This record gives sequence, C-alpha cells and structure tokens, in this order.
Amino acid sequence: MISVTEQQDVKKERILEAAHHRFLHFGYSKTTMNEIAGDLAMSKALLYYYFPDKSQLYIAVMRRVADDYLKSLSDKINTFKDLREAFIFQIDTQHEFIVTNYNFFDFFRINEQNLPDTIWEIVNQVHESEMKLLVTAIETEEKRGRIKPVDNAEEIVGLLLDALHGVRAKSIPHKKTMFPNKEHLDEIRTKRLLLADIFIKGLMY
Amino acid sequence: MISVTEQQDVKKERILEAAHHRFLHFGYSKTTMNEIAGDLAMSKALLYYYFPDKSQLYIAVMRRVADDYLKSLSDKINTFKDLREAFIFQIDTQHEFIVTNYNFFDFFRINEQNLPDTIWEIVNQVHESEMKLLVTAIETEEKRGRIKPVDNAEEIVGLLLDALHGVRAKSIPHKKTMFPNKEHLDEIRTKRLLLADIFIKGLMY
DNA sequence: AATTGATAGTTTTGTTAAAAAAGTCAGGAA
DNA sequence: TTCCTGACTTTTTTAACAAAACTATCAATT
Repeated sequence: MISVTEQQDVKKERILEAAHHRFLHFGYSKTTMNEIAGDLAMSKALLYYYFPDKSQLYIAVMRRVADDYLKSLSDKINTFKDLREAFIFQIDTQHEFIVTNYNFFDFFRINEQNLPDTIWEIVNQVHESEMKLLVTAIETEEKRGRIKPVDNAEEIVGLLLDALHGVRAKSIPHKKTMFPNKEHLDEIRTKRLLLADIFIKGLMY
Repeated sequence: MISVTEQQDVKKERILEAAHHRFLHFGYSKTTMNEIAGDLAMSKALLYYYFPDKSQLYIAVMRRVADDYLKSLSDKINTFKDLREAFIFQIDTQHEFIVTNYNFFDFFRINEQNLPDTIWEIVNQVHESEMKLLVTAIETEEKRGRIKPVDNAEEIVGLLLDALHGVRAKSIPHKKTMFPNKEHLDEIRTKRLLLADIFIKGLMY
C-alpha cells in the first residue's frame, strides 16, 4: 500500500521535474504554468493544488538544484591532498554549476535586487558551503604547516571568492555576445587557476 | 591679437565645461542640449556649430576627464618606494575616479554593450595606463630583488585588476540601495588592500 | 482528496497620440 | 567670411489605453 502523502510526494516530484526542465531550458520568465501542466498532461489548476504559486514552484526547484550542489561540496570536503586541489575543485565546480544552470538563473537577472527572502537564504547557504569547504582546506593546510597561521580564514576565503568572481576574459566584450564561448571560458579558468596559485603562494611562509 | 581658431577654442572650452557640469551632475540621458545651451546663455544651434552631435560632445568631455586621470597616473609612475605603495595608489586613485564620476558614467550603463568605438579607445587607453603603472612597479620591484623574476608581468597585473574589480562589500546588497554608502566603500577598500598584500606576498621569493 | 473547466484578476505587450528632445537650415549680425 | 539664432523638421521618449497572455481562484466532478 502506498499512503496518501506518499502519492502526493510522487506527484509533487513529477511536477518539480517538469518545472525544472522548463526553467532550465527557457528560464523563469519564458515558461508558463500552462506549459508545465501541458508537459505533464494535467491541468494548470492542479499545479496550484500542489504549489501555492509560480514563484514558490520555482523556489522548490531551486531548492533541489542547490541541494545537489551542496551535496557535491560536502562530499568532497576534507578529501583534498592540498590547498591547491581544493581551490581547483571550487573553481571548476562553481563554474560548471553556473554554466549548466545559466538559463535557470534568469530569475536572478530579472529580479536583480529584490529577490524573495527564501531565495536569499538559499544563496547564502550556498555561499556558506563554499566558504566552509575552503576554510576547512585552509585550516588543514595550516595544521600541516604548509602555510603560515591565519587568524582570519573566513575573511581570506571570502576575499578569494570575490576576486575569482571578478576574473573575466581579456577581450572586454566588444560586441553583444551574450554567453561567452568555449575559449573565453577556458581563458577565465586559466586565469583563475593562476590567481589561486598566487594566492596560495601569498599565504605561505 | 587673438586668432580666430583660438577664439573658437575658448568657446569650445566653455561649452565643454558647461557640458561637463551637466553630465557630471545629471548624467548623459538626463541632460538636454537645450539645458547646456541655457547655462551658457547661447542658442542650442550654436552647440551644433561647434560639435556635430550630443554624443560627440559627450565624448569630448570624456576625453578630458580621461586625460586628467591619465595625467594623474603618469605623474606618479616610477615614484613609488615599493610595490605596495603602487598598488595602494592604484586602488585609491581608480576608486576615487569612479566614485566622483559615477553619474557621468551613466552613458556606459545605458549603452551597455554597444559603445561607440571612440569610447572603447578611451577605455582601453585608461586600462593600458593602469596596466603600465603597475607593470612598471612590478618590474622595478623585480630589479630591486624584492620579488622573484616574472616573465608575465602584464598577465599578472591584468589579473590583479580583475580581481580587485570583483571585490565587493560583504553584505550582498539585500535591498536596492544603489550607490554604496561610506561604510561599504571603506570595507571594499580594506579588502582590496588585503588582497593586494596577499598578492604581493605571492610574488615574493 | 484529487482534478478540471470556466473565469476573475493581473501583468505584459502592442498601438497610437502627444510631448520632448535631437538635429537642420535659411538668413541676420559681427 | 565666421559666428550666431529662431523657426522648423525629424527622431525619440512618454502616456494612455486596449488587447493579449498569464497567473491565480473556485465551484463543480470524479
């Protein structure tokens, strides 16, 4: 026997999947509740039976996307042979996360400054996980005596994340080529690795 | 005797001044040719006698603004007692440049991607000057034997400028408070200095 | 409890007219 | 000639409003 609430959960699951698919490919603003319902061969009204409104549905999907990311971080924490490996992991993982979910994140670009609090919570949670991963890596490196003692690991990691964020392809986008191509992405990655290396060096004795 | 062309230059000068004043306080989009002419007690048509159109006038003002900035850089180049001093100078000078001209630069925010080539030339020129100042500083420091030899000073300076650009206040702007307040600015400056220090450390032996 | 068609309410989009600003020009003053 | 202006034309921005597209609700049905 499958309980009622389990049934509900299954249905919610299917909705989240369909919604995720739409949001991921067309973004928040370019997908309608009708389309999601259509994909599931159910009525739009049913969506509202399971989710209070469109933004709540989006946030629920976001929650799962973020959870996947958080898991990939916590799975790896404390498994690095040195600080550099941790930095590289952070750079690559975050980069892929952003690239693969680019359309999904249009919600952020649209609502810019005034995002719902729930979204901010998720954003902060993600940020904290990234911080934690790297702070741990720094502390480990410190214990191993490879870098000098730091009293402000948090501050330093936050700084690094900001700095990495600022790194961009050399050719200042002269023309409207929204979405950087493969070469640009590679260039950015290379630069970030260089920055990480200098950074690590700067933390050593 | 004042020559004809000198007279013209004087008049142009006055127009540039008035235009600068308007652009600086209200931005490009919120100042009209009529207003500029009004400030000078001359007719709008006369502006068009001296300048082909509004954007050309803006660019001419921009040219002067940039030249001032370039001068402040070239005046200081090679006068630093060490690399750190050069970095601090760069951080403070650029910061002030951006803050004091914030409204003036609305042109950039409006036209985003498709700026006129002339503007891009100025932007690149400024960027190159900043690069040159810091590359020189690095090379000097290198000659003095305080940092290890670098074969890619350009690359490293470019990276630092990008990284500095990414540094922002901790409190991710939760509400729409366009234009960061004094505290935020101070926080950013402090962080940038910290980044510069780690960076310098990373370049040492 | 789960589901839907019909429908109410809201936001986005498209249309058009008026207002404002950019840009032109024939002609007058210096 | 060079410098300058008022009046005029053209282009862009704004405002108002109707149509269309969506979101969201709900009484009725399985």
